[in-house]
Amino acid sequence: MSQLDTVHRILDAAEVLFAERGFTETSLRTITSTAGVNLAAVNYHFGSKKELIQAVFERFLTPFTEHLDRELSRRASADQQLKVDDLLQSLYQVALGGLASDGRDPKRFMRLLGLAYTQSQGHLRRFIVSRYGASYQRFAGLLRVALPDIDPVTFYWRLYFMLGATIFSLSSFDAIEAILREDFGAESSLDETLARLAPAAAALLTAQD
Amino acid sequence: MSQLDTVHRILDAAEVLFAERGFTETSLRTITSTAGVNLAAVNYHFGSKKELIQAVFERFLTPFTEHLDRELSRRASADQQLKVDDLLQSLYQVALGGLASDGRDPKRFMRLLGLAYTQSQGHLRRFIVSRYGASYQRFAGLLRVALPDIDPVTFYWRLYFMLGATIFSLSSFDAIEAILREDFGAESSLDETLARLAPAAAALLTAQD
DNA sequence: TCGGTATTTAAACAAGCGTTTAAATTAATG
DNA sequence: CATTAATTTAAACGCTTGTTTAAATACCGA
Repeated sequence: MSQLDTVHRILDAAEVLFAERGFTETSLRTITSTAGVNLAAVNYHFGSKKELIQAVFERFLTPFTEHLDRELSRRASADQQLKVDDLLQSLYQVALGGLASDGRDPKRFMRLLGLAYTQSQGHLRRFIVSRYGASYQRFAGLLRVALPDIDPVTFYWRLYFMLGATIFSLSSFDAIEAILREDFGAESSLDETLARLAPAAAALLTAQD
Repeated sequence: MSQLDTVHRILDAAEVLFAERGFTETSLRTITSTAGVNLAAVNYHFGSKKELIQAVFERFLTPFTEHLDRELSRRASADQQLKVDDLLQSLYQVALGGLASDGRDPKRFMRLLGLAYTQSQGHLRRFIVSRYGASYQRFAGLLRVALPDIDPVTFYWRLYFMLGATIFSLSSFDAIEAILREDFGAESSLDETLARLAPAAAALLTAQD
């Protein structure tokens, strides 16, 4: 088993287990035994549990933000000015397609994104802001341009409302889907849900108050 | 120090610390030393840490759902049929006023509510559903009646979108508020934010897709 | 094939966790 | 006031945690 294998296997196991149980509730022993590697491998290859958590996020946030940046540039060169719907479509399309193309579960990333927000983990928030803050600022800036009539404070609160609706519902996708399937017998796929979320989020952002 | 004092002090300390750090990250030793009581007091009075967590939620969810039930009944007897805006106003008004009247911080309850959703804690979810599920069902049912034209699956997804926007943004209220204060110099109070959230949530629920 | 580096391994470490125990103290009851 | 019950206390329990150590093994360029 080469080094790359070990690092890879640890990241794969950690990603799944963190998404399922959270960071504190997942021990290094669970991760390493799931990955089939020695306990000390995490500290050897990553340094600490904190750095492993950051590495898990780096592995999916870097492709995600790169995809998003490309998609935004592509749309920006096509259209004169990006509208709210364009921006939301870019965001959700990249969340769905850009990540799924790696062959990994996009729902899991939503769940991790939710955890990053809610399980305070100061180091993780700092890591994400310093590494991916620029992409976020770009998206927020474009959205601001598309909504010039709203006063700035209201705009930013609505941005957080929108992020809340997105992250919260998608990070609990499996649980919510199970409830609806039981009550209505109708299965909801992730892209159907995003197709429902997009117009609702647009309405939230553009509401008249 | 009487028994009531001890129980009270433990609940007060646990409530604050849980809201700040989450359940797993808060030890009984931190709670009891903050409360100024002996370590064994938690197990003596509550049985276990899990039951303490449930007791913390019971102490604010019981008054909350009672207030909400009363408020819904009051509005229902006044108006013929409750509209979306009425229902959202009831919800947010009770969240703000009904809890604040106890002299305790409503933001903290939002934070705990967010934790209840995100920090899986199976026992807590079961506890809340079994104890307060009826109130939730009543509110959801009234909202459903107020939005008869939306297909049921879309309606329920939008309900979760709305809950996500609410819980997520309010449970991070202090953090978001600090960012906006730094960027715009404008302070946001909780009731101002709820006044912003209400129309945005209504637009989300009533959107045409 | 040899020598040095990189990696894996099993074991141990100290620290923190929730919980239990039994004795000491306080409160309540007859 | 004496006795019983309720509560508080300090100490210890067994267990899990993240991390470190030093020896064993694998790998790789010369």
